[in-house]
Amino acid sequence: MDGMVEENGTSGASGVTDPLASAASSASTTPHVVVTSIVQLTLPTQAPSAQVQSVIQPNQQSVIQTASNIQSVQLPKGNVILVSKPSSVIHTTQGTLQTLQIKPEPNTLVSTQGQSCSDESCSDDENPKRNYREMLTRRPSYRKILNDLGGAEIAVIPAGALQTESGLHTLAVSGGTGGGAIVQYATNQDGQFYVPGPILEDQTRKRELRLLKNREAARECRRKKKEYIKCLENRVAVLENQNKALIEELKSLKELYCQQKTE
DNA sequence: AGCATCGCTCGTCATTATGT
DNA sequence: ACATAATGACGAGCGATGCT
Repeated sequence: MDGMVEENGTSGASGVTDPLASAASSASTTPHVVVTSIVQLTLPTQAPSAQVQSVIQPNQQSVIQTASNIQSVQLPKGNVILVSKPSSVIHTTQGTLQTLQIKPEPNTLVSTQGQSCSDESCSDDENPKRNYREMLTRRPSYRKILNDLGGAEIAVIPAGALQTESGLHTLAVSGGTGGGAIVQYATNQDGQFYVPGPILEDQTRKRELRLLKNREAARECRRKKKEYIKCLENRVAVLENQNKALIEELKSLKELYCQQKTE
């Protein structure tokens, strides 16, 4: 079968897209890519294209939806059946029975327009290390633990302070992005600490740069998090639709069965 | 109008993850 | 091992809303 499999992430039945997927635009080299988006299947015959919305997960059966009628079916991965009969599990917008095979090779990638989705971002059970949900639960910070214990502000004792040949001390201070900072200081004749001007300037500049970078990183991080949450919400919507459709279909099949039985 | 509460955003810190 | 990026936690500020 040489039907083309095209992706169209901007149109479809419900308009539900997968924002999370866009985070993995580099997935073009990754096998077993997860796609949660609108997939446009262009049929080789005179039949027009059929738009289906898919929730395809690796190592699982596919669940496909069409645009015209939200109906669902589970098929072996890589196969799509398009049927025109009303009682069928999959409906095309129009046309006749079609069976499509979507590139069965194991390394096949079905990518969307910037909407492809890597294993690590969409199918999470495979790689728990990068599982965002798991990352949401983190052990409390040391500061919080100390606060819980009722501890006061802890002074940084220069236990690891080193004195250089120039008379400067180097002190690792906890705090700040990147696991703290290195602060250089000197001592005067009275043993009091002071930071020489140029060094202070340099440290201030470095700190400001670090804060700026972290500020931007935080913004980006929040944006991604929002995207991820939106993705989950969209997925819930799709799955709810599929569930509803399956329940309806089960109902009608039962009725059909009862009818035939009584005849 | 003044106050309390809530939800949201943002910057910063602390820590972990990742790249070199 | 070290540097940098990513991200959870926390607190401050601010506007919206409801109550008195």
